[in-house]
Amino acid sequence: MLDVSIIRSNPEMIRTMLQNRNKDDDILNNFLAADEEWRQLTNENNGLRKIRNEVSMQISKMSQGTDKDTKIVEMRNVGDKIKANDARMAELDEIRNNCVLNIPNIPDKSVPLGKDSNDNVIVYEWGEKRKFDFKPKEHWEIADDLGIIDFDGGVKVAGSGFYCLRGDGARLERALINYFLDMHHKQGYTEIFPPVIVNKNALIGTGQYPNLKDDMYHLEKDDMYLNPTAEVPLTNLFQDDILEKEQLPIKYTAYLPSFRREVGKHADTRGIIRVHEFNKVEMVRFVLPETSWPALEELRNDAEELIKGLNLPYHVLLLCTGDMSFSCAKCFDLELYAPGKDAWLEASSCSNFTDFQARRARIKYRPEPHLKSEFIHTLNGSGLALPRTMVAILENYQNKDGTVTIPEVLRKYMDGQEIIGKN
RNA sequence: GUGGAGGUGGCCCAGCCUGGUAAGGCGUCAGACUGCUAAUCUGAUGUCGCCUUGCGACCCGGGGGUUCGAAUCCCCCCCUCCACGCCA
Repeated sequence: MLDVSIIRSNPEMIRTMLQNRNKDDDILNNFLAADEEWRQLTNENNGLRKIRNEVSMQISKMSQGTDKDTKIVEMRNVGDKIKANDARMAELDEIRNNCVLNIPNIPDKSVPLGKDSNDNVIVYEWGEKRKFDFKPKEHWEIADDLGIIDFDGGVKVAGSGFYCLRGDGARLERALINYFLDMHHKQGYTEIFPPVIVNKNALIGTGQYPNLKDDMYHLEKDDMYLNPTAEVPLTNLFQDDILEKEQLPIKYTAYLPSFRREVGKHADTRGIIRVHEFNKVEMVRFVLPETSWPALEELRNDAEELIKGLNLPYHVLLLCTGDMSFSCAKCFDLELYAPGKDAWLEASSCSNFTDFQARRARIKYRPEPHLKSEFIHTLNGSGLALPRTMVAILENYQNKDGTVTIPEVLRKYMDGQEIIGKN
């Protein structure tokens, strides 16, 4: 959420921003109109309330009589007028809120202008694509041959878009989760195990609600949602809090299953690249506003360290204005190379949200003990998404005989095992 | 799920029965005083709007209602704690 006073005083800047993000500016016009009327009514009601307060005070001191009765009738009318204005203001307020909640964050100046993913910029590349002396298979074929992913089982118990890990596949998943969390622990993150079900308020706080509401699983009876990313529960842990300056920066990490309905996106992906339920380890940072840009570089580095440890080729994209998600001021995507599919897979997204989420979730700090509290900055990065990391491992580490070599850093989590054979 | 107790500025807590400008304490900051610190005294310490050195309105978990006037009375909902029940 943007600061309302910035929208008021700088509407043209917001208009340009919306254009850069391929968004319509109706939302801005609606806001400005509703806000203008709201402020008028606010002033009118302030005046009326002042009168009512004063006269009510007089009434309390008057003795019974016609004067008193006249005043009471007068004030009854004033009260009705206030109530009518309030009703209109409630409507306007809802319009305003809806608009403000749907206006995306302002991209940082360093974000390239662009329309879509074609305009993203590769800012870093690491590792070499392996040269195969056989035709590398795609992950689903490898996994199926080895019996480490049971696609049919997932469909039986849940439905299309769900899968089941089996034997060494399940163990590899668990090894990856442990590896990621252990690395983050070394990087100074506090490990959290939050709830998997979150409420609407939390989703508003991080910006998934309302604009992604149709992509989430909604538990109607309780009006709760299945977690779409651990960013939601982690960031909202400090909802409504005023933090001490000395507490910052706070670095949290969590492993949590994540759920996406992925409506209409399903057609062309076979395997586990796009699924409804996947595991993910997430990092979230709560920082002083002046330190959020260096913190983004650190965060990105923390995620990259994991990939380097696994020795997987990857590159880093700086997303352009048109491709960046709603809450970000700046975002890097980390993409792993998958030789079987010959494609780059997004395994992590590292973003600085500046004060956008903090304002929505009301997370503040006090710059100095006697000064007014201000919004902190929040950042978040995946470290990493499990299925796509699994795909990259299977495809990069596959052997001619159909087995898969286990990356060295994971072996200690798998009793020293080096190879995944037929399960 | 049942019964009880609660939710009041950053924190604690009074006021509610009996409607009439939200009291007090702690913490923090500033000023005063004092060799320094401490103590003490004074002031500041929530949100919004506007004609922005200031003025005004709002704020007692959330939403409605009654009333000239609601923290206070009525209705609905949420959350926390305690006890009992059920349960992996």
